[in-house]
Amino acid sequence: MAIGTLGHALLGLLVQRECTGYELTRTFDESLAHVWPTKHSQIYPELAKLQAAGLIRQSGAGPRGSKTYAATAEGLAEVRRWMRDTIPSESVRTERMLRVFFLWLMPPEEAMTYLREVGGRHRERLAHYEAIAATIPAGDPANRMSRIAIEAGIRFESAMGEWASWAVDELEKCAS
Amino acid sequence: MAIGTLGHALLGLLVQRECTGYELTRTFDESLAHVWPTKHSQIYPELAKLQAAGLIRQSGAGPRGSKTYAATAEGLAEVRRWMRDTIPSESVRTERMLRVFFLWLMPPEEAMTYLREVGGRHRERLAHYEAIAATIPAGDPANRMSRIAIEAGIRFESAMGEWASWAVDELEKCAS
DNA sequence: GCTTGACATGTAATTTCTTACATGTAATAA
DNA sequence: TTATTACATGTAAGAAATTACATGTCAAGC
Repeated sequence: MAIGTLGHALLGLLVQRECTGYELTRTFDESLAHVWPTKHSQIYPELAKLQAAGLIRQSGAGPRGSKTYAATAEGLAEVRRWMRDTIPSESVRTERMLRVFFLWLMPPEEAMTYLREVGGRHRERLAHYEAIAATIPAGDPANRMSRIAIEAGIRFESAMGEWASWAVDELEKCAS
Repeated sequence: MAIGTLGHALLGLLVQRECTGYELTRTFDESLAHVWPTKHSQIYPELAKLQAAGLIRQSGAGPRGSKTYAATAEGLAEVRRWMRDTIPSESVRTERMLRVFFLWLMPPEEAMTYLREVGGRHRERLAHYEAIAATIPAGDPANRMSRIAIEAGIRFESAMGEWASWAVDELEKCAS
């Protein structure tokens, strides 16, 4: 019963603070899902696995049958081992970008519509990330890593938004 | 037997030109795998599925038992339908970026080492994409879409490489 | 009292993806 | 001639991910 990427991510979150499965699900939905999408139907079985492996323990119980989990010392050691000793997969999977390879199959009009949509999404997310970044007090060492992570999102969305605009311009140049 | 993202990607490649499974595998490894990783063990069964669905046909046979496939008219219609009428999944999956969320668990030294590595990878790929871009004749309408796709890679790697350098600087500032 | 929505946790079925197994051909270089 | 590499195609087993099924609590507003 080896622990995978999702298990280590959950472990990392539970080292930071104890959480219920529901809270972990929301944390994923709000932030981690941008780089590692997952559903509650995967999280709950994974928590059971982590508990069976002694990497987390149930630290409490709340209303509506909620259970709070916390990482054990072994769990902390395991997530550190994962970070230090294992090589992350290089792979990136994004259907939006995949489709760009097949835009030539579409009439230029539709290709441009697609690229405008993609650009719009990137700009939306950019605004969202910038709003989050604005709430992180600058220069606070405790939030340094959060700021670094959100900055990656900002630069990514910014670059891709600009790329989409540039791509539309390229297509327009040729249309005229 | 519904066709998924991989099936449509194969279809898209086979519309462009007829290929063997081996050639499709290499095309993925060299370019599409950057946005949609896959293995030959997934490609061969998928080709059988596409053929059974009448979306591709075997158009020839070569040495060493190789089979060449081409998209049928239905296949072309299907890939166009997919591009026009279906909404691409928004999700992006990247373990490298996931790990950034857990860098705070590591000593600053190791976090910086990680970020330097990430930066190095991005710069490597940037150089690779720029080399490819240099081989595409500028202003050639036939290669317009290829140029647009590779530009996305260039901007992405460039932005992420700069982000990694910035992140290292941020951590160094606090260390001193 | 009733309805809606957020909270909360799970399982089941299916599909997709990865890793490993398995086999064989043709060309090239030592 | 023999070893290595690139070509070439598949299957099997297992892990991971998605979608659907399934149930129930608590609070707020009507």
